[in-house]
Amino acid sequence: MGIAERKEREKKEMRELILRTATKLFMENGYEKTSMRNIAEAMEYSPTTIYLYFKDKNELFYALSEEGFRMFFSYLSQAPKDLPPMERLKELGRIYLKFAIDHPGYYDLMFILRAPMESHHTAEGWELGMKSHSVLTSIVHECINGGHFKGMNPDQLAFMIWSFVHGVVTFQIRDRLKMYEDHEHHELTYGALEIFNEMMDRL
Amino acid sequence: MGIAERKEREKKEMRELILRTATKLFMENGYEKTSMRNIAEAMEYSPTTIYLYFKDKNELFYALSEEGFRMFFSYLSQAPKDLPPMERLKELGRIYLKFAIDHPGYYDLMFILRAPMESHHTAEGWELGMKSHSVLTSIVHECINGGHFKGMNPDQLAFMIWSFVHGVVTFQIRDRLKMYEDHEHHELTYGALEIFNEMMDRL
Amino acid sequence: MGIAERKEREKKEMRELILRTATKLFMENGYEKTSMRNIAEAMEYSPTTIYLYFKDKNELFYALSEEGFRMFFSYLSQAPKDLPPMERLKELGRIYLKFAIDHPGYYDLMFILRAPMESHHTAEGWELGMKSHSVLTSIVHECINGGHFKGMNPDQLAFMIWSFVHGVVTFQIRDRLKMYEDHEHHELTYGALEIFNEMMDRL
Amino acid sequence: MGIAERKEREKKEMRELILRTATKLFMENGYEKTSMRNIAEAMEYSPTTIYLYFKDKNELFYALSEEGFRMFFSYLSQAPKDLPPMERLKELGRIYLKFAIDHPGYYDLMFILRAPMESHHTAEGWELGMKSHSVLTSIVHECINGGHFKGMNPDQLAFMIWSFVHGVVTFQIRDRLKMYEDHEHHELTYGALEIFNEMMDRL
DNA sequence: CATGAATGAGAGTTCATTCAT
DNA sequence: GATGAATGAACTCTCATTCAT
Repeated sequence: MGIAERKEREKKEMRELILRTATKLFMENGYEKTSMRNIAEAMEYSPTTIYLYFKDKNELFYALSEEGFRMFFSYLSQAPKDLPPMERLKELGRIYLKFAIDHPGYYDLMFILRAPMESHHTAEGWELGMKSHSVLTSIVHECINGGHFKGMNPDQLAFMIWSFVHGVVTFQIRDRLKMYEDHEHHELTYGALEIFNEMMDRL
Repeated sequence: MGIAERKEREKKEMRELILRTATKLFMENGYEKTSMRNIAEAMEYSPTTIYLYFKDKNELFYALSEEGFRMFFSYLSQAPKDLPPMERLKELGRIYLKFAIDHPGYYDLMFILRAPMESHHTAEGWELGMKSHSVLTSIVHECINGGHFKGMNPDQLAFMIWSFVHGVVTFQIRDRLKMYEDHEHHELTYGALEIFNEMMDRL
Repeated sequence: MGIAERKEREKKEMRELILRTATKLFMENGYEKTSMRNIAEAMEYSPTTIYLYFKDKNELFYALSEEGFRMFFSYLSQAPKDLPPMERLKELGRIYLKFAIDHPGYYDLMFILRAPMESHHTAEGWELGMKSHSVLTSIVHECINGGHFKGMNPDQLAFMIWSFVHGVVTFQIRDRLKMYEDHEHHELTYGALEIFNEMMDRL
Repeated sequence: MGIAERKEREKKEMRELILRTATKLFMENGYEKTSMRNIAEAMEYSPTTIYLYFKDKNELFYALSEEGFRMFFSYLSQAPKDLPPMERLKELGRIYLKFAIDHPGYYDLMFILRAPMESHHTAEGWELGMKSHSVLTSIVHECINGGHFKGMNPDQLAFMIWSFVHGVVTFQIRDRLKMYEDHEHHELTYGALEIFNEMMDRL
């Protein structure tokens, strides 16, 4: 039985090696410029090998984005559950930002890139996406129940919040902060977040 | 001089034909799938001709984004100058959204796509980008002078605002609103904007 | 010995499973598009397994054509032996046609396809081919002895006859009857055969 | 004007170089094994170049088969028009054989190969094929009008004749005469044709 | 000014086959 | 006896780009 287990493990490791390499290249060069050959070369395997683990490029990148959603959801899950709703909401914002900064490649794949999303939205990735979305909407509801955001449409509110963090992150990831000095980026980003938080407080 | 003038004019027209065709194809198929040959074919010219007007694909698309910045700036300039600062700020938000919805291809090129940004930040596009940016920062300053946004860092504030609209638009352009029904998108987007505006009012 | 026998039998069954699957795929998609992996997948075995039974693709398809020759010969053998030679000759023609229509894939492999012929002409298939050929030549001889085909070279005559049926069949199998309506094909084919028979009668 | 003409000519020559090379390789290795790369290499050009003259592999081989049909028709047209119908019919048979022997690659493409026929039958090749077919049927009609082939269906008769020559030729081209010595092939083939002719005479 | 001709590089993908286990 | 893992070679085709004219 040890053999079967080891094989299982090796297979998984290979899959992960591919995903890891793909992520890396993808982060450096973007989707279109990351080729199957490239990935294979970087892994020091033959291109054919990748096709043993993934049907085609789309499937590989879809798997990648699923991986991303898993990670994203686990980030969100780290938010302490016992905070007052508003604090928890703000904490989620910070975590969101952290995820994007820690894993810009995944974020890009999941929320910006157009390419591999076209197929399958029925799979795990989609579900995790929905679950993440409802983490946000339910905390917004709790805030409202707690007396915040009086008279506001919770869906629009949630979307507004998400849009803001998405905007911050997207500027960063797609390198559109060139009008600021590099060393300012961090302050700018987190400063904006804190202003946004304050703004929410006053609602 | 008539001759020289005509030649000048013809050159300009050719340039514009190329840009127009490139925009069209790019809007339909995205950056990576818009090839030099594609453009040439659509124009009924030879691919080589394009190289007489643009050094390479990057430069062509950079020129395109410049065009976009010109348009963007002219949109922003349409905001009535005689409104109270807060109203003008909100109006700019609406205009921003309108630009992105009217010209998603340009928006993508200017603010999302990584590809053609790699070169030159010195050209006209950059300058217009900066000018647009200062439209925002100066109106924010005016708001502050008018008693709003007390004690806040105007740069961070401006960036926060920009991030929000950018986020809204990017979700839309990159097709990440699939968890909502199609017919909800418009309401969601503008609803979020109005909530955001209200939020700013209370700051 | 029971064990050895069972193993022997299992080996044979496996061989036949492979051949059966290969035939099926080959008939559906043609030689070049039938890949070892395809066959393996359809069998739900690994590609490697096939190589335990056949040296390479060519050998597999050669074995297949042997199978075809066996079947072909058994078709020919069904011709009643007690007919007058001319009738028997005509009957063989009809049987030939029937074989080709019943098993176009085999016919193709045996008599049209270039690929798997390149190897071995020594094996069983060759022998059966020769035997089939001599079924024809000997019946032609009998006809001559019976007073038919006066003064004609029996080998050339036999070849002429074979060529005709081969031609009919090949047009059909390789889909070169498009200038006729589909529903005419059958009548055309058998009509031609009957005309040919009549022609032979008058020789 | 000399320039335009020369360019025109060069272009045509290039096209013909490609077709020539493709034919050659195709004759040696068959359709599936003749790759665009192969052709390019044999021409000492880059593969891309071929695509300047032919949209894809299919189109290249379709052009080839058209070329073949043109040639085929011109062979048939060489049959003297002033012979008595039966003699003309026999002459056409000999010419048919000659075409196939002179240009086995074309014959294969036109009448045996399955691959590139699937598309376009509206073009020139199809038309020439039809015209060739009607050369045969009309001569058969003439023979009937001249008192031959009494009471026979002319279409079936024509198809019977065509099948015979096609069979002879196909055996030859697809190398299925291995049971005869090489030096016999010619005699066998033409002998069969003469027997067939005699047979027709007696009808 | 514009082009036709050509190319090297590279894309994604599939193939027959081998080898260690 | 059978397989899972892997590969090198090949496939068709498209790309951005250059150069002689």
